[in-house]
Amino acid sequence: MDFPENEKQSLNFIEQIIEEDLKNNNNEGRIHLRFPPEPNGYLHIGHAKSICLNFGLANHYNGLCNLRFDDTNPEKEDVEYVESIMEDIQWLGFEWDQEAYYASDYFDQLYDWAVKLIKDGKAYVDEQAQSLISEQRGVPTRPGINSPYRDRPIEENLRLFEGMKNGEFETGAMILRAKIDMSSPNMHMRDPIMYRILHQDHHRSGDKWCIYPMYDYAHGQSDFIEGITHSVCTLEFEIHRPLYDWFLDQIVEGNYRPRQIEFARLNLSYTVMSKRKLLQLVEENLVNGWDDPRMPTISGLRRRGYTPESIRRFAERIGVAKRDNVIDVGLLEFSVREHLNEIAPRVFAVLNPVKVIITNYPEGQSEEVELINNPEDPEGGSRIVPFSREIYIERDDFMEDPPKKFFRMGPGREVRLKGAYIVKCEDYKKDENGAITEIYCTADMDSKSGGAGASRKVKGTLHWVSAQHAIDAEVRVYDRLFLDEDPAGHKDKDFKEFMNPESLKVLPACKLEPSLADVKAGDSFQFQRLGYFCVDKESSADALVFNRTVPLRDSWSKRK
RNA sequence: UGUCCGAUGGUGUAAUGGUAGCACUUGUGAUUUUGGUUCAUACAGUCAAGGUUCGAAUCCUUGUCGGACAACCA
Repeated sequence: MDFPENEKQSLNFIEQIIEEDLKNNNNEGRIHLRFPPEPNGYLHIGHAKSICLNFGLANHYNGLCNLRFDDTNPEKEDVEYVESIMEDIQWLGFEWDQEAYYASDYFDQLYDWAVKLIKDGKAYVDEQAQSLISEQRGVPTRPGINSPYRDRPIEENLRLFEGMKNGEFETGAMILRAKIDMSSPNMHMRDPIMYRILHQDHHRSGDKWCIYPMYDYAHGQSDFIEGITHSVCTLEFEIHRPLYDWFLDQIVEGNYRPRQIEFARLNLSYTVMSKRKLLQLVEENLVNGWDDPRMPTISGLRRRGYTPESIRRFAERIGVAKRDNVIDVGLLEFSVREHLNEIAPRVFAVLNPVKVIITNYPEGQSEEVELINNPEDPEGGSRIVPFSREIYIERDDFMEDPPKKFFRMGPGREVRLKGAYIVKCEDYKKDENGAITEIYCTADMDSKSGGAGASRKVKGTLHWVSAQHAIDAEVRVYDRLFLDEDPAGHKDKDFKEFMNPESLKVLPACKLEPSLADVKAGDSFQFQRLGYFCVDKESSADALVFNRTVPLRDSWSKRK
């Protein structure tokens, strides 16, 4: 028998490139990536895809991955974002090489290279009005025209650029431009801007600089400084690649050279992903901050109860390619259910309680029943839950006039109280509005779980909480933030018009089994038959607060 | 009327000239003291037309459709 020793695994196109480079010993066989966020907002699930990709590739090929803050625009950036970004990456389970890097640490080097470009006759200072410059740039289908300052003498360029650096000119008065080709079909090659004047303090370099490099001039050079071999970014930078390469051409001397590779960013159904829109939701108080559990931010997902593992699995499952894609948000939910199913202890929690009185159970008596913590985890052990004459069950688990397929409680029907007895509904009471107030049952006292008469089968099994032992909690039931599959995809309508008015329902009076008395923020549980829930950061010992991460799959409500 | 990129089941993603596979979704059935999990099973795909070839999702040509690009943002 000969089985293939190693099943040939399929590689995504970036892995293919890397393996090809490895085979050819390009860059001495080094693999060095980087994740380069701009610290101008919180990271979201789309960034998580990129983080898992870059750090994952580095891990897999025994390479390195840097964290580099692309902080070349002090007008939008802030240390608050730097800190949240670091926290999110670490939480996801990744480590960057060395300290975090900052493009702003390269400003001196970048400046020197710019001077070199001027000396080489490849850059010039333009002092025209912004509107004129943009007019001269033309449009994609028509070439642009040269700036009258394009052939300014080198000495003058040098003097002016130094003046720019020294603060001799107002913000916006001049720019440094690369001298490339104003008739290029690629707009980015039409003498792109390298430096602009910005009299603005920077969150790291303070007031040292009043000129700042543009992304295109800073990014490839930063990659080069750090020894990056594969500079992975999203598709919209594809058209920048010739410029990335052009700037590199001006400084590369040896054999080492970084290479830009573009992949398709993540889009999620029923979600908006742009930083601008997320910022809008936060600033207009449409959600409760960047870490609102409804936000697709990493901090929001964390607070919602998503595990790092579940996000990594999700990133693995969606793959990497160059075609535009929209991932069903259901796949994200699948990933978190899958992981939580493996690790979350099961507990009883009644979200919409209705009281059940077991009339043949002695008053004032109670007993302990033992319940398995997690049937998926053999090491999970068990716990004790008190049972007594008065219990709460879920309001939805009772119907006055149930259809035949309703396997729960109804007049005259028998159900199993999980871990305890089979009970039969004998009667119930309603208030003046017709709402059920109390349900009366009799228990089959021989049917206790684990006992001799327990093998008898009934159709339904309910979770329950002993009324006198129950602890109270608030449960926040989250649902998707938008009702439309592509909220940002309507030309004539604002994405906010599609917000789900019921994305958050607060249930203030839930009843939990007493073992939940001393949980801590972040703990995850399966509320049996309901879903996965985690302890919110606002929870305290005397005011428990849980967030619903995701409901269980529910083939019952679907058939209704 | 530009340049660049892309097109495989409903959604993603493999197959790199040789059996179109996997996951999610959906349907059906089994198991189940969670209408969960698990297991089994089914539905469903190569944008179009030509060409090269014994053989094309893959190579070539043309077309169609989709996306990106005209910030002193990244």
